[in-house]
Amino acid sequence: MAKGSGVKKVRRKDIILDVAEVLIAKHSFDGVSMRMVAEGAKVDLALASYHFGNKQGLFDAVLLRRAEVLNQSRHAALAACKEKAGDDGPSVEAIIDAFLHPLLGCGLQDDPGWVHYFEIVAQVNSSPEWGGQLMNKYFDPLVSEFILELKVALPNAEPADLYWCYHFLSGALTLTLAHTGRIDQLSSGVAKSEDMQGAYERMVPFITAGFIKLCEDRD
Amino acid sequence: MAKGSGVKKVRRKDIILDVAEVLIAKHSFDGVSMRMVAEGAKVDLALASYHFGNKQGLFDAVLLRRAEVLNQSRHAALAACKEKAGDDGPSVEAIIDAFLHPLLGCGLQDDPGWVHYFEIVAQVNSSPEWGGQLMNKYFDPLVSEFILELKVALPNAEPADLYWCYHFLSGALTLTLAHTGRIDQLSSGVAKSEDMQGAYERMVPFITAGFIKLCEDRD
DNA sequence: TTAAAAATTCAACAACCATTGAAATTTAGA
DNA sequence: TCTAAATTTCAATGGTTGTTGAATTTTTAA
Repeated sequence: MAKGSGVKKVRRKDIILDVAEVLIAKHSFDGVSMRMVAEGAKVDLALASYHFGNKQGLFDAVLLRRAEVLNQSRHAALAACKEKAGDDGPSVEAIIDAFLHPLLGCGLQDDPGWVHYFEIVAQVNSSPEWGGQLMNKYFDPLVSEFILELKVALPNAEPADLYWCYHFLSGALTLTLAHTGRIDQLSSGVAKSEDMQGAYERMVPFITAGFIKLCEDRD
Repeated sequence: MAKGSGVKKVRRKDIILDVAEVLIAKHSFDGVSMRMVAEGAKVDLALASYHFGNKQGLFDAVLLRRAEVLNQSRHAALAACKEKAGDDGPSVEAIIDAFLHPLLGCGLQDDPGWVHYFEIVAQVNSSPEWGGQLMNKYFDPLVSEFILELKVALPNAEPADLYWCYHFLSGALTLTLAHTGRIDQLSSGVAKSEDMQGAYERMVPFITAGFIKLCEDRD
Protein backbone atom coordinates (compact mmCIF):
# COMPACT_ATOMS: atom_id res chain seq x y z
CA MET A 1 0.00 0.00 0.00
CA ALA A 2 1.29 3.43 -0.96
CA LYS A 3 2.15 5.82 1.81
CA GLY A 4 -0.43 8.44 2.65
CA SER A 5 -3.08 6.85 0.50
CA GLY A 6 -5.60 7.80 3.15
CA VAL A 7 -6.89 4.25 3.45
CA LYS A 8 -7.31 3.54 7.17
CA LYS A 9 -5.67 0.27 8.03
CA VAL A 10 -8.08 -2.16 9.64
CA ARG A 11 -6.47 -3.84 12.62
CA ARG A 12 -6.63 -7.61 12.77
CA LYS A 13 -7.73 -7.28 16.36
CA ASP A 14 -10.88 -5.50 15.21
CA ILE A 15 -11.52 -8.00 12.44
CA ILE A 16 -11.43 -10.76 15.03
CA LEU A 17 -13.97 -8.90 17.14
CA ASP A 18 -16.22 -8.40 14.12
CA VAL A 19 -16.13 -12.05 13.15
CA ALA A 20 -16.64 -13.22 16.73
CA GLU A 21 -19.61 -10.87 16.99
CA VAL A 22 -21.29 -12.41 13.98
CA LEU A 23 -20.60 -16.00 15.02
CA ILE A 24 -21.59 -15.62 18.67
CA ALA A 25 -24.82 -13.91 17.61
CA LYS A 26 -25.66 -16.90 15.45
CA HIS A 27 -24.36 -19.84 17.49
CA SER A 28 -24.07 -18.53 21.06
CA PHE A 29 -20.83 -18.40 23.00
CA ASP A 30 -20.41 -22.13 23.56
CA GLY A 31 -21.37 -22.88 19.97
CA VAL A 32 -18.40 -20.93 18.61
CA SER A 33 -14.84 -22.24 18.61
CA MET A 34 -11.65 -20.26 18.42
CA ARG A 35 -10.96 -22.03 15.15
CA MET A 36 -14.22 -20.81 13.65
CA VAL A 37 -13.29 -17.25 14.56
CA ALA A 38 -9.74 -17.59 13.22
CA GLU A 39 -10.97 -19.10 9.99
CA GLY A 40 -13.62 -16.42 9.50
CA ALA A 41 -11.09 -13.67 10.15
CA LYS A 42 -8.50 -15.38 7.91
CA VAL A 43 -6.05 -15.31 10.75
CA ASP A 44 -3.93 -17.82 12.62
CA LEU A 45 -5.63 -19.72 15.40
CA ALA A 46 -3.28 -18.40 18.05
CA LEU A 47 -3.89 -14.74 17.31
CA ALA A 48 -7.18 -14.37 19.13
CA SER A 49 -5.68 -15.87 22.27
CA TYR A 50 -2.73 -13.51 21.95
CA HIS A 51 -4.93 -10.42 21.76
CA PHE A 52 -7.62 -11.34 24.25
CA GLY A 53 -5.94 -13.82 26.57
CA ASN A 54 -8.45 -16.59 26.10
CA LYS A 55 -11.90 -17.36 24.76
CA GLN A 56 -13.70 -15.72 27.66
CA GLY A 57 -11.61 -12.59 27.18
CA LEU A 58 -12.66 -12.44 23.55
CA PHE A 59 -16.29 -12.70 24.57
CA ASP A 60 -15.94 -9.93 27.14
CA ALA A 61 -14.25 -7.69 24.60
CA VAL A 62 -17.07 -8.20 22.11
CA LEU A 63 -19.60 -7.26 24.75
CA LEU A 64 -17.72 -4.26 26.09
CA ARG A 65 -16.84 -2.64 22.77
CA ARG A 66 -20.30 -1.38 21.93
CA ALA A 67 -21.67 -1.16 25.47
CA GLU A 68 -19.71 2.00 26.08
CA VAL A 69 -21.01 3.62 22.89
CA LEU A 70 -24.60 2.73 23.66
CA ASN A 71 -24.41 3.87 27.28
CA GLN A 72 -23.03 7.23 26.26
CA SER A 73 -25.73 7.67 23.61
CA ARG A 74 -28.48 6.80 26.08
CA HIS A 75 -27.03 9.04 28.75
CA ALA A 76 -27.08 11.95 26.31
CA ALA A 77 -30.68 11.21 25.32
CA LEU A 78 -31.79 11.25 28.95
CA ALA A 79 -29.97 14.51 29.59
CA ALA A 80 -31.58 16.11 26.54
CA CYS A 81 -35.01 14.95 27.60
CA LYS A 82 -34.52 16.40 31.09
CA GLU A 83 -33.29 19.63 29.53
CA LYS A 84 -36.38 19.98 27.39
CA ALA A 85 -38.82 19.21 30.20
CA GLY A 86 -40.23 21.76 32.63
CA ASP A 87 -39.68 21.94 36.35
CA ASP A 88 -41.73 18.82 37.00
CA GLY A 89 -39.26 16.78 34.99
CA PRO A 90 -39.94 14.70 31.87
CA SER A 91 -43.04 12.55 31.43
CA VAL A 92 -42.94 8.77 31.67
CA GLU A 93 -43.31 8.53 27.92
CA ALA A 94 -40.41 10.91 27.34
CA ILE A 95 -38.17 8.85 29.63
CA ILE A 96 -39.08 5.55 27.96
CA ASP A 97 -38.46 7.17 24.60
CA ALA A 98 -35.03 8.37 25.70
CA PHE A 99 -34.26 4.79 26.70
CA LEU A 100 -35.37 3.23 23.43
CA HIS A 101 -34.77 5.81 20.71
CA PRO A 102 -30.94 5.73 20.85
CA LEU A 103 -31.07 2.09 19.74
CA LEU A 104 -32.35 3.20 16.36
CA GLY A 105 -29.72 5.94 16.19
CA CYS A 106 -26.98 3.39 16.81
CA GLY A 107 -27.60 2.09 13.34
CA LEU A 108 -29.76 -0.73 14.58
CA GLN A 109 -31.71 -0.48 11.38
CA ASP A 110 -28.76 -0.51 9.00
CA ASP A 111 -25.44 -1.47 10.57
CA PRO A 112 -25.14 -5.29 10.68
CA GLY A 113 -22.55 -4.98 13.42
CA TRP A 114 -25.07 -3.49 15.80
CA VAL A 115 -27.73 -5.96 14.76
CA HIS A 116 -25.49 -8.87 15.70
CA TYR A 117 -24.38 -7.18 18.88
CA PHE A 118 -27.94 -6.80 20.10
CA GLU A 119 -28.66 -10.42 19.30
CA ILE A 120 -25.85 -11.31 21.67
CA VAL A 121 -27.18 -8.95 24.33
CA ALA A 122 -30.58 -10.62 24.01
CA GLN A 123 -29.08 -14.03 24.62
CA VAL A 124 -26.95 -12.85 27.52
CA ASN A 125 -29.89 -11.11 29.15
CA SER A 126 -31.86 -14.31 29.50
CA SER A 127 -28.97 -16.57 30.38
CA PRO A 128 -29.05 -17.73 34.00
CA GLU A 129 -25.31 -18.24 33.86
CA TRP A 130 -24.23 -14.77 32.76
CA GLY A 131 -27.43 -12.75 32.59
CA GLY A 132 -27.35 -11.31 36.06
CA GLN A 133 -23.62 -10.65 36.21
CA LEU A 134 -22.88 -9.25 32.78
CA MET A 135 -25.95 -7.07 32.29
CA ASN A 136 -25.39 -5.67 35.75
CA LYS A 137 -21.78 -4.91 34.95
CA TYR A 138 -22.20 -3.38 31.51
CA PHE A 139 -25.64 -1.75 31.51
CA ASP A 140 -27.18 -1.37 34.95
CA PRO A 141 -25.32 1.74 36.12
CA LEU A 142 -27.04 3.60 33.29
CA VAL A 143 -30.34 1.78 33.85
CA SER A 144 -30.29 3.08 37.41
CA GLU A 145 -30.19 6.62 36.06
CA PHE A 146 -33.38 6.00 34.10
CA ILE A 147 -35.15 4.38 37.04
CA LEU A 148 -34.22 7.33 39.21
CA GLU A 149 -35.86 9.66 36.70
CA LEU A 150 -38.91 7.39 36.53
CA LYS A 151 -39.24 7.69 40.30
CA VAL A 152 -39.54 11.45 39.85
CA ALA A 153 -42.19 11.06 37.15
CA LEU A 154 -44.08 8.49 39.25
CA PRO A 155 -43.74 9.76 42.82
CA ASN A 156 -46.38 7.43 44.25
CA ALA A 157 -44.85 4.26 42.83
CA GLU A 158 -43.87 1.39 45.08
CA PRO A 159 -40.19 0.63 44.41
CA ALA A 160 -40.87 -3.06 43.80
CA ASP A 161 -43.51 -2.20 41.21
CA LEU A 162 -41.10 0.10 39.43
CA TYR A 163 -38.36 -2.51 39.23
CA TRP A 164 -40.74 -5.15 37.93
CA CYS A 165 -41.96 -2.70 35.29
CA TYR A 166 -38.41 -2.11 34.16
CA HIS A 167 -37.90 -5.86 34.10
CA PHE A 168 -40.87 -6.27 31.75
CA LEU A 169 -39.49 -3.50 29.57
CA SER A 170 -36.12 -5.21 29.48
CA GLY A 171 -37.68 -8.51 28.44
CA ALA A 172 -39.84 -7.00 25.72
CA LEU A 173 -36.91 -5.02 24.38
CA THR A 174 -34.32 -7.77 24.32
CA LEU A 175 -36.64 -10.28 22.70
CA THR A 176 -37.32 -7.68 20.02
CA LEU A 177 -33.59 -7.26 19.52
CA ALA A 178 -33.08 -11.01 19.30
CA HIS A 179 -34.46 -11.21 15.77
CA THR A 180 -35.66 -14.79 16.12
CA GLY A 181 -38.15 -14.51 13.29
CA ARG A 182 -40.84 -15.98 15.50
CA ILE A 183 -43.22 -13.06 15.05
CA ASP A 184 -42.92 -13.40 11.29
CA GLN A 185 -44.07 -16.99 11.39
CA LEU A 186 -46.74 -16.41 14.03
CA SER A 187 -48.25 -13.50 12.13
CA SER A 188 -47.76 -15.00 8.66
CA GLY A 189 -45.67 -12.01 7.68
CA VAL A 190 -48.01 -9.29 8.96
CA ALA A 191 -45.33 -8.27 11.47
CA LYS A 192 -41.62 -8.49 10.70
CA SER A 193 -38.68 -9.14 13.04
CA GLU A 194 -36.51 -6.75 11.08
CA ASP A 195 -38.90 -3.82 11.35
CA MET A 196 -37.20 -2.05 14.23
CA GLN A 197 -38.88 1.25 13.43
CA GLY A 198 -42.31 -0.35 13.75
CA ALA A 199 -41.32 -2.16 16.92
CA TYR A 200 -40.04 1.05 18.45
CA GLU A 201 -43.17 3.03 17.60
CA ARG A 202 -45.36 0.41 19.27
CA MET A 203 -43.13 -0.31 22.21
CA VAL A 204 -43.04 3.21 23.58
CA PRO A 205 -46.83 3.55 24.13
CA PHE A 206 -47.18 -0.11 25.18
CA ILE A 207 -44.57 0.11 27.91
CA THR A 208 -45.60 3.60 28.98
CA ALA A 209 -49.18 2.45 29.53
CA GLY A 210 -47.96 -0.44 31.66
CA PHE A 211 -45.80 1.78 33.85
CA ILE A 212 -48.64 4.25 34.42
CA LYS A 213 -51.17 1.52 35.12
CA LEU A 214 -48.98 -0.16 37.71
CA CYS A 215 -47.21 2.79 39.29
CA GLU A 216 -49.84 5.51 39.17
CA ASP A 217 -53.30 4.01 38.82
CA ARG A 218 -52.74 1.20 41.32
CA ASP A 219 -55.80 0.57 43.47
CA MET B 1 -36.42 -54.62 45.95
CA ALA B 2 -39.33 -56.64 47.34
CA LYS B 3 -42.19 -57.34 44.99
CA GLY B 4 -45.27 -55.20 45.37
CA SER B 5 -43.53 -52.81 47.71
CA GLY B 6 -45.47 -50.03 46.00
CA VAL B 7 -42.32 -48.09 45.24
CA LYS B 8 -42.61 -46.81 41.69
CA LYS B 9 -39.46 -47.62 39.79
CA VAL B 10 -37.85 -44.55 38.32
CA ARG B 11 -36.74 -45.22 34.78
CA ARG B 12 -33.18 -44.30 33.86
CA LYS B 13 -34.56 -42.62 30.77
CA ASP B 14 -36.42 -40.15 32.96
CA ILE B 15 -33.44 -39.56 35.20
CA ILE B 16 -31.41 -38.64 32.13
CA LEU B 17 -34.08 -36.16 31.10
CA ASP B 18 -34.15 -34.64 34.58
CA VAL B 19 -30.39 -34.23 34.72
CA ALA B 20 -30.23 -32.84 31.19
CA GLU B 21 -32.94 -30.36 32.10
CA VAL B 22 -30.97 -29.04 35.04
CA LEU B 23 -27.70 -28.84 33.14
CA ILE B 24 -29.09 -27.25 29.98
CA ALA B 25 -30.92 -24.68 32.10
CA LYS B 26 -27.63 -23.72 33.71
CA HIS B 27 -25.13 -24.00 30.85
CA SER B 28 -27.23 -23.84 27.67
CA PHE B 29 -27.37 -26.62 25.08
CA ASP B 30 -23.87 -26.21 23.68
CA GLY B 31 -22.42 -25.84 27.15
CA VAL B 32 -23.56 -29.32 28.16
CA SER B 33 -21.80 -32.51 27.06
CA MET B 34 -23.21 -36.01 26.97
CA ARG B 35 -20.56 -36.91 29.52
CA MET B 36 -21.83 -34.30 31.95
CA VAL B 37 -25.34 -35.71 31.64
CA ALA B 38 -24.17 -39.31 32.04
CA GLU B 39 -22.09 -38.42 35.05
CA GLY B 40 -24.92 -36.49 36.69
CA ALA B 41 -27.34 -39.32 36.09
CA LYS B 42 -24.78 -41.92 37.27
CA VAL B 43 -25.21 -43.78 34.02
CA ASP B 44 -22.97 -44.99 31.25
CA LEU B 45 -22.07 -42.46 28.57
CA ALA B 46 -23.68 -44.48 25.81
CA LEU B 47 -27.09 -44.72 27.42
CA ALA B 48 -28.36 -41.28 26.52
CA SER B 49 -27.48 -41.85 22.87
CA TYR B 50 -29.26 -45.20 23.00
CA HIS B 51 -32.49 -43.70 24.35
CA PHE B 52 -32.61 -40.46 22.40
CA GLY B 53 -30.57 -41.17 19.28
CA ASN B 54 -28.15 -38.32 19.73
CA LYS B 55 -27.54 -35.11 21.62
CA GLN B 56 -30.07 -33.13 19.61
CA GLY B 57 -32.67 -35.81 20.24
CA LEU B 58 -32.09 -35.53 23.96
CA PHE B 59 -32.58 -31.77 23.75
CA ASP B 60 -35.82 -32.13 21.81
CA ALA B 61 -37.12 -34.68 24.31
CA VAL B 62 -36.42 -32.33 27.22
CA LEU B 63 -38.29 -29.54 25.49
CA LEU B 64 -41.24 -31.64 24.38
CA ARG B 65 -41.89 -33.45 27.67
CA ARG B 66 -43.39 -30.51 29.52
CA ALA B 67 -44.62 -28.53 26.52
CA GLU B 68 -47.56 -30.87 26.12
CA VAL B 69 -48.52 -30.55 29.78
CA LEU B 70 -48.34 -26.77 29.70
CA ASN B 71 -50.27 -26.43 26.45
CA GLN B 72 -53.08 -28.59 27.78
CA SER B 73 -53.22 -26.61 31.00
CA ARG B 74 -53.36 -23.31 29.14
CA HIS B 75 -55.95 -24.57 26.71
CA ALA B 76 -58.18 -25.54 29.63
CA ALA B 77 -57.72 -22.14 31.26
CA LEU B 78 -58.76 -20.36 28.08
CA ALA B 79 -61.81 -22.59 27.71
CA ALA B 80 -62.84 -21.94 31.31
CA CYS B 81 -62.43 -18.19 30.86
CA LYS B 82 -64.60 -18.25 27.72
CA GLU B 83 -67.17 -20.33 29.57
CA LYS B 84 -67.42 -17.85 32.40
CA ALA B 85 -67.66 -14.80 30.15
CA GLY B 86 -70.89 -13.43 28.70
CA ASP B 87 -71.88 -13.25 25.06
CA ASP B 88 -69.29 -10.58 24.28
CA GLY B 89 -66.53 -12.97 25.22
CA PRO B 90 -63.89 -12.56 27.91
CA SER B 91 -62.12 -9.28 28.64
CA VAL B 92 -58.54 -8.62 27.62
CA GLU B 93 -57.46 -8.96 31.22
CA ALA B 94 -59.22 -12.32 31.58
CA ILE B 95 -57.49 -13.64 28.46
CA ILE B 96 -54.04 -12.48 29.59
CA ASP B 97 -54.72 -14.04 32.96
CA ALA B 98 -55.66 -17.36 31.36
CA PHE B 99 -52.35 -17.23 29.50
CA LEU B 100 -50.22 -16.54 32.56
CA HIS B 101 -51.98 -18.14 35.51
CA PRO B 102 -51.41 -21.77 34.46
CA LEU B 103 -47.66 -21.20 34.82
CA LEU B 104 -48.10 -20.86 38.56
CA GLY B 105 -50.33 -23.94 38.66
CA CYS B 106 -47.64 -25.98 36.90
CA GLY B 107 -45.64 -25.83 40.08
CA LEU B 108 -43.53 -22.98 38.83
CA GLN B 109 -43.28 -21.78 42.37
CA ASP B 110 -42.27 -25.09 43.97
CA ASP B 111 -41.26 -27.79 41.48
CA PRO B 112 -37.59 -27.33 40.55
CA GLY B 113 -38.17 -29.35 37.39
CA TRP B 114 -40.53 -26.74 36.01
CA VAL B 115 -38.28 -23.92 37.13
CA HIS B 116 -35.39 -25.34 35.12
CA TYR B 117 -37.63 -26.11 32.19
CA PHE B 118 -38.78 -22.52 31.93
CA GLU B 119 -35.22 -21.31 32.15
CA ILE B 120 -34.53 -23.37 29.04
CA VAL B 121 -37.62 -22.00 27.30
CA ALA B 122 -36.41 -18.49 28.08
CA GLN B 123 -33.06 -19.16 26.44
CA VAL B 124 -34.59 -20.86 23.44
CA ASN B 125 -37.06 -18.03 22.93
CA SER B 126 -34.32 -15.47 22.41
CA SER B 127 -31.96 -17.67 20.44
CA PRO B 128 -31.70 -16.62 16.78
CA GLU B 129 -30.69 -20.15 15.90
CA TRP B 130 -33.62 -22.06 17.39
CA GLY B 131 -35.96 -19.40 18.75
CA GLY B 132 -38.17 -19.05 15.72
CA GLN B 133 -38.35 -22.73 14.83
CA LEU B 134 -38.77 -24.38 18.20
CA MET B 135 -41.16 -21.93 19.82
CA ASN B 136 -43.25 -22.03 16.70
CA LYS B 137 -43.31 -25.81 16.76
CA TYR B 138 -44.02 -26.37 20.44
CA PHE B 139 -46.05 -23.37 21.58
CA ASP B 140 -47.43 -21.27 18.75
CA PRO B 141 -50.45 -23.40 17.83
CA LEU B 142 -51.79 -22.64 21.29
CA VAL B 143 -50.64 -19.03 21.17
CA SER B 144 -52.72 -18.59 18.03
CA GLU B 145 -55.79 -19.61 20.01
CA PHE B 146 -55.15 -16.82 22.49
CA ILE B 147 -54.54 -14.24 19.81
CA LEU B 148 -57.77 -15.23 18.11
CA GLU B 149 -59.62 -14.59 21.35
CA LEU B 150 -57.82 -11.27 21.78
CA LYS B 151 -59.03 -10.25 18.35
CA VAL B 152 -62.58 -10.74 19.59
CA ALA B 153 -61.94 -8.66 22.70
CA LEU B 154 -60.21 -5.96 20.64
CA PRO B 155 -62.23 -5.79 17.42
CA ASN B 156 -60.69 -2.54 16.22
CA ALA B 157 -57.10 -3.71 16.57
CA GLU B 158 -54.73 -3.68 13.63
CA PRO B 159 -53.35 -7.21 13.23
CA ALA B 160 -49.75 -6.00 13.22
CA ASP B 161 -50.31 -4.14 16.49
CA LEU B 162 -51.79 -7.22 18.08
CA TYR B 163 -48.85 -9.44 17.10
CA TRP B 164 -46.33 -6.91 18.35
CA CYS B 165 -48.22 -6.71 21.64
CA TYR B 166 -48.04 -10.47 22.01
CA HIS B 167 -44.37 -10.28 21.16
CA PHE B 168 -43.80 -7.84 24.03
CA LEU B 169 -45.77 -10.10 26.34
CA SER B 170 -43.64 -13.05 25.27
CA GLY B 171 -40.43 -11.15 25.97
CA ALA B 172 -41.54 -9.89 29.37
CA LEU B 173 -42.72 -13.36 30.35
CA THR B 174 -39.71 -15.35 29.24
CA LEU B 175 -37.23 -12.98 30.84
CA THR B 176 -39.18 -13.34 34.05
CA LEU B 177 -38.97 -17.11 33.75
CA ALA B 178 -35.24 -16.95 33.05
CA HIS B 179 -34.39 -16.29 36.70
CA THR B 180 -31.20 -14.42 35.94
CA GLY B 181 -31.11 -12.63 39.28
CA ARG B 182 -30.59 -9.33 37.52
CA ILE B 183 -33.63 -7.67 39.09
CA ASP B 184 -32.36 -8.68 42.54
CA GLN B 185 -29.09 -6.87 41.98
CA LEU B 186 -30.63 -3.89 40.23
CA SER B 187 -33.19 -3.35 42.98
CA SER B 188 -30.86 -4.25 45.86
CA GLY B 189 -33.23 -7.01 46.88
CA VAL B 190 -36.46 -4.99 46.78
CA ALA B 191 -37.67 -7.25 43.95
CA LYS B 192 -36.75 -10.94 43.77
CA SER B 193 -36.30 -13.17 40.72
CA GLU B 194 -37.84 -16.10 42.54
CA ASP B 195 -41.05 -14.27 43.45
CA MET B 196 -43.21 -15.66 40.66
CA GLN B 197 -46.43 -14.81 42.48
CA GLY B 198 -45.42 -11.15 42.68
CA ALA B 199 -44.30 -11.14 39.06
CA TYR B 200 -47.59 -12.65 37.95
CA GLU B 201 -49.71 -10.17 39.89
CA ARG B 202 -47.88 -7.24 38.30
CA MET B 203 -47.57 -8.66 34.84
CA VAL B 204 -51.28 -9.12 34.21
CA PRO B 205 -52.25 -5.44 34.66
CA PHE B 206 -49.03 -4.22 33.01
CA ILE B 207 -49.53 -6.21 29.84
CA THR B 208 -53.28 -5.65 29.77
CA ALA B 209 -52.78 -1.89 29.87
CA GLY B 210 -50.35 -2.09 26.97
CA PHE B 211 -52.71 -4.14 24.82
CA ILE B 212 -55.60 -1.75 25.46
CA LYS B 213 -53.49 1.32 24.83
CA LEU B 214 -52.19 0.06 21.52
CA CYS B 215 -55.16 -1.89 20.20
CA GLU B 216 -58.11 0.12 21.48
CA ASP B 217 -57.05 3.66 22.32
CA ARG B 218 -54.85 4.14 19.25
CA ASP B 219 -55.15 7.64 17.77
C1' DT C 1 19.54 2.64 9.77
C1' DT C 2 18.95 0.03 13.68
C1' DA C 3 17.20 -2.06 17.65
C1' DA C 4 13.45 -2.94 20.45
C1' DA C 5 8.59 -4.03 20.64
C1' DA C 6 4.47 -5.70 18.85
C1' DA C 7 2.08 -8.73 15.97
C1' DT C 8 1.65 -13.02 13.72
C1' DT C 9 2.58 -17.77 12.56
C1' DC C 10 3.91 -22.53 13.36
C1' DA C 11 3.59 -26.78 15.62
C1' DA C 12 2.22 -29.44 19.12
C1' DC C 13 -0.04 -30.57 23.51
C1' DA C 14 -3.35 -33.00 26.44
C1' DA C 15 -8.16 -33.01 27.28
C1' DC C 16 -12.58 -33.60 25.85
C1' DC C 17 -16.13 -34.49 22.41
C1' DA C 18 -20.29 -37.44 20.24
C1' DT C 19 -21.11 -41.60 18.32
C1' DT C 20 -21.21 -46.63 17.69
C1' DG C 21 -20.74 -51.81 17.42
C1' DA C 22 -20.39 -55.64 20.24
C1' DA C 23 -20.84 -57.82 24.62
C1' DA C 24 -23.20 -58.34 28.97
C1' DT C 25 -27.08 -57.76 31.77
C1' DT C 26 -31.81 -57.13 33.05
C1' DT C 27 -36.64 -57.27 32.09
C1' DA C 28 -40.99 -59.01 30.25
C1' DG C 29 -43.93 -62.47 28.48
C1' DA C 30 -45.33 -67.17 27.36
C1' DT D 1 -38.70 -71.84 33.67
C1' DC D 2 -37.24 -70.38 29.19
C1' DT D 3 -36.62 -67.16 25.57
C1' DA D 4 -36.74 -63.04 23.17
C1' DA D 5 -36.53 -58.25 23.70
C1' DA D 6 -35.10 -54.22 26.00
C1' DT D 7 -31.70 -52.12 28.55
C1' DT D 8 -27.10 -51.12 30.05
C1' DT D 9 -22.17 -51.39 29.87
C1' DC D 10 -17.63 -51.68 27.72
C1' DA D 11 -14.19 -50.21 24.71
C1' DA D 12 -12.69 -47.83 21.10
C1' DT D 13 -12.91 -44.49 17.14
C1' DG D 14 -11.85 -40.25 14.75
C1' DG D 15 -12.39 -35.45 15.46
C1' DT D 16 -12.42 -31.14 17.75
C1' DT D 17 -11.38 -28.31 21.53
C1' DG D 18 -8.55 -24.23 23.99
C1' DT D 19 -4.09 -23.07 25.11
C1' DT D 20 0.94 -22.30 24.79
C1' DG D 21 6.04 -21.82 23.89
C1' DA D 22 9.14 -20.85 20.40
C1' DA D 23 10.15 -19.01 15.92
C1' DT D 24 9.24 -15.57 12.51
C1' DT D 25 7.63 -11.40 10.58
C1' DT D 26 6.06 -6.66 10.81
C1' DT D 27 5.70 -2.30 12.99
C1' DT D 28 7.37 1.38 15.79
C1' DA D 29 10.46 4.68 17.35
C1' DA D 30 14.95 6.50 18.20
